[in-house]
Amino acid sequence: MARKNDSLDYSNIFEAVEFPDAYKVSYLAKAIVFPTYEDVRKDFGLVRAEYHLLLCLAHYSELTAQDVARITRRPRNSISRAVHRMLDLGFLKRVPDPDDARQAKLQITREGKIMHQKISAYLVDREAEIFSVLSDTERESFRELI
Amino acid sequence: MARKNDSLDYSNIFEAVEFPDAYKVSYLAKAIVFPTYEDVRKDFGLVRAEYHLLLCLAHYSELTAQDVARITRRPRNSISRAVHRMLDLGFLKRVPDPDDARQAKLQITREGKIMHQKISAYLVDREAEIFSVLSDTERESFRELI
DNA sequence: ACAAATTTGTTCTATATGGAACAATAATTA
DNA sequence: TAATTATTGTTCCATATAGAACAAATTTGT
Repeated sequence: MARKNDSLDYSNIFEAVEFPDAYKVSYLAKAIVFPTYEDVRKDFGLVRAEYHLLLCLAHYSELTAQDVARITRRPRNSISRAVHRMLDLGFLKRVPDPDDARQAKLQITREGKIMHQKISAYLVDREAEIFSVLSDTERESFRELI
Repeated sequence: MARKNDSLDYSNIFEAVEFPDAYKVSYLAKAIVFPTYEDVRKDFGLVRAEYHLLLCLAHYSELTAQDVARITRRPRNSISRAVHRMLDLGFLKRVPDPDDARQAKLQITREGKIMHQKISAYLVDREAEIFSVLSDTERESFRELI
């Protein structure tokens, strides 16, 4: 006997749901963003907060943990954990702030940069793949919208 | 002394990042989707898998746990847990499938429908708020794109 | 100058979540 | 028909993550 559910169509919920636009954003997020973090974790061994840290410090030469928490909108304790792990891994260095003993400035190391470039290359490919379903003009309007 | 970071501009990372489109999708997800689940959890006491269950069964009259897992792309054990909790809460009922003793058909109850409507109303408002920054034509092209 | 409030980074704790393994049942293949 | 394979729902376990509370340092207000 064939599988009973082969022909079950799950897609009509996209239209039937009461908040279709938000639902689609949510669906996109689930289909794109989550698996991406998952892959970064599996392939590069960094969890979300750790990768965020790397990304932030690859683009800002010097940040405090609090800065990163604000940029990424994540709680400070998550960032704190991530900082320690990234220090252990040698991807970050931390220098105490002489003007404020509470905080420390974080910087990315050479190793951190290399790791960042690896992950970036992977994500660039992934982005290209995902957006390849859009034409150039579609992609253009997507950019404008967002 | 004023706060040192008052004027720190975090937004240039949007342009500087190597995969700007994917990053923006990710940012949107973080800014919209996550807080939404968070609010549903706080205000209505349902975690993500539980709300997914409600949403699915509000739109399909009868589904197995496996169906829901497929629709929502979540692992079966998460759905399983959610089913039990929703049964306890009286939002779901479960009837064994006479044709297949492994599975059971799930249906939403009256109480479940009421809860679903409450949450839906909230999410509809939220959607309206979020998308109010777009003009009608912008919103139209957003719909087509997605 | 001094008390009160705020900020930073941390630890402790609770919980949401996913992966692996499992028993029961059903489907497939030999 | 018998043996193998697949599917469903579940439990167990590991882990990522958020919230609360905390100490140390700094800023604010009187």
